[in-house]
Amino acid sequence: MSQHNEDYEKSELYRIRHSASHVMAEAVIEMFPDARVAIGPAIEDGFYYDFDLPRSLTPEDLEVIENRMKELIKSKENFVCQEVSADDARKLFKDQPYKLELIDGLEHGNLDEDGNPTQDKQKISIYTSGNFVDLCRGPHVETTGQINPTAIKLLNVAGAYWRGDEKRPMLQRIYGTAWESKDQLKEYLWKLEEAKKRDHRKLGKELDLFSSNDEVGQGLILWHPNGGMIRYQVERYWDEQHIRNGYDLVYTPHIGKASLWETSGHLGFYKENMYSPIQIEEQEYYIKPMNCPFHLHIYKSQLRSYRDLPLRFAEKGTVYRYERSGVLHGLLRVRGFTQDDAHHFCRPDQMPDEIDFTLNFSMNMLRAFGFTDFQAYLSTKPEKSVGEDIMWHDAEVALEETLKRMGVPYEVDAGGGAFYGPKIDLKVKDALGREWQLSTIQFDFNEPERFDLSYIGEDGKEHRPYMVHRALLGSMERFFGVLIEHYAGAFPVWLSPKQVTMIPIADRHNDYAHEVAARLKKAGLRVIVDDSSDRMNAKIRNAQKQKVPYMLVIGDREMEEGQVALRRRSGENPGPMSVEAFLELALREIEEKI
RNA sequence: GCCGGCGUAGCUCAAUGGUAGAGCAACCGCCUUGUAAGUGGUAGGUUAUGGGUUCGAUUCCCAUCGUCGGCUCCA
Repeated sequence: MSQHNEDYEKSELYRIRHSASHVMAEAVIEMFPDARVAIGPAIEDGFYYDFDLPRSLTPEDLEVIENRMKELIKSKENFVCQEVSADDARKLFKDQPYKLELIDGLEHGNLDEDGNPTQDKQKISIYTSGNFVDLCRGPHVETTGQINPTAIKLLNVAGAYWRGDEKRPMLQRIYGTAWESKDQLKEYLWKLEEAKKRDHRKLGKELDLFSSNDEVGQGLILWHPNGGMIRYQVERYWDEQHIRNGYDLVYTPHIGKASLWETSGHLGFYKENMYSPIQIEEQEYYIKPMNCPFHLHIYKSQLRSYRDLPLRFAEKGTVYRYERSGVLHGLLRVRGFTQDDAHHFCRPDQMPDEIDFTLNFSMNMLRAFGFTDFQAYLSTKPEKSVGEDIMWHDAEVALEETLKRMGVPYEVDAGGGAFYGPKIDLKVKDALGREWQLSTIQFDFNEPERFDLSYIGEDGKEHRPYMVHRALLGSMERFFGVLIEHYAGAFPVWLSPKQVTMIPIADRHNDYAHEVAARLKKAGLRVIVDDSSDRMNAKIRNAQKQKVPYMLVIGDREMEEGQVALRRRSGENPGPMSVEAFLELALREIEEKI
């Protein structure tokens, strides 16, 4: 657990939220005396409580519950903590099966509230506030009076499995938020509103970037011309950077024979995510869920010398994975996507440098897209794994040393690695401070073995190379979604699908506007001329709504002087300048990726 | 997949158990305009799809598809 989380759990705000969840439970039980209660912790930005209720809750119910909560808070109920024996607790909660299950876990001293194993035998404590008694380890505020009734709000109801297990009952979870002051609540709600405005699904429609379609199928993305241009620019930059940094670009097919996926192990451990096979002349082929087996075969296509290493094969490889319908989400979770994938093959002695390089390259790539705040997660050897301990150890050390050298803040997820190797996941913070996981750098001790990879060492003998799998942007789809939200659709000039809108004031300016547009296009700018019969004001409004970075207004004055009048989408209005001056300005800003 | 909500014109949204309406966009005109919507008109819907209840369904019920908020899972 991170320092950040520990601090939060000790904070006043944490106690307020945790207490608010109890008050909410009290209000819900008043409304539904037969309610069965599960758990109700404080979470980031708020709290929730899970209930088993006789009927589904409606938004109106939430309003009633919230109002009742405010009354309960005003009555200043005290939170009283009491330690009890397991048997007493069982008597107290005899009608509450979820609580009884929790008590069993606590009594046997190996499961905490969330069902996670713990070392210590747990004490059993209950908290009483008003008419509500809850099995709870606290901490709470002393009295509900410490909760600010103007700083709480119930947000939504959602289904949640008991203990997160889909085989167990589905409960109703009410989410709420609580703060110390009304202003903090307001600020939080503003942030939620702002996030809604930036939602890539909304902007995707408004800016005509992408869509999906019933008839095409869920989770399959259609990139429209505007989105396509952005993708092209991202990919072009990506290609250049990879070529400059020692990568070889490779291309591989979308399907491969069943035996390939048997060798790679995917049919063993990844089959649930793969689509049904296609029959081709008595042979079964699978659509690829990953690119690695193909890259491994490129490696194997010739005898490799230790002098050849490291080798880096990069591909924007399109893969298809079965995802359960309920998890699909805009561009962020889809069924067909293009990974910006690469596989590195290196000698053991090159490994630390190779990790340094990869992390550094990854962060540089992301910085070009305006992401400067990184948080890393190091996942280490799980219980079930393949590969020798020494390899795991060396790789984990190398990963951690790299993080330290680079000064990237990181958390260790002990035992959180895949069975085939440890990894670093890199998250970036966007303009609203939200974290998104993009890059992943993973060791693979499985496939080199399965494909029997080797290189000839200095000693003339065969050796097994280390293999690292990495994606920097993650996938083009997810990255695009994050980019849209990060920039709120106002992409920097180099990425903007349309960079310039020419705005002739009257019809007599159209020809000149087209002439200038032709010059700008020749210089590489993406320009459109709005020669519609709209008035200038309407043209500006349309260009603003499309978040076009430069608007060039053309009237009599500009035409006579051979100039253009620049207006930026920021509202800034530098005014008339020569076409050359504008061109210079625009090209400079494109170069600087502003 | 599961729990709950939603699906009406290209978009945003009204309305009703008795032949569906607005704004924007589109199209055709008029206006020729100086930094965020000039103006008149025209056209556009088997109310997601398939069943059922009903004299009558877009409205009520069921299923399917899609979508939204979550759970679980993940690039």
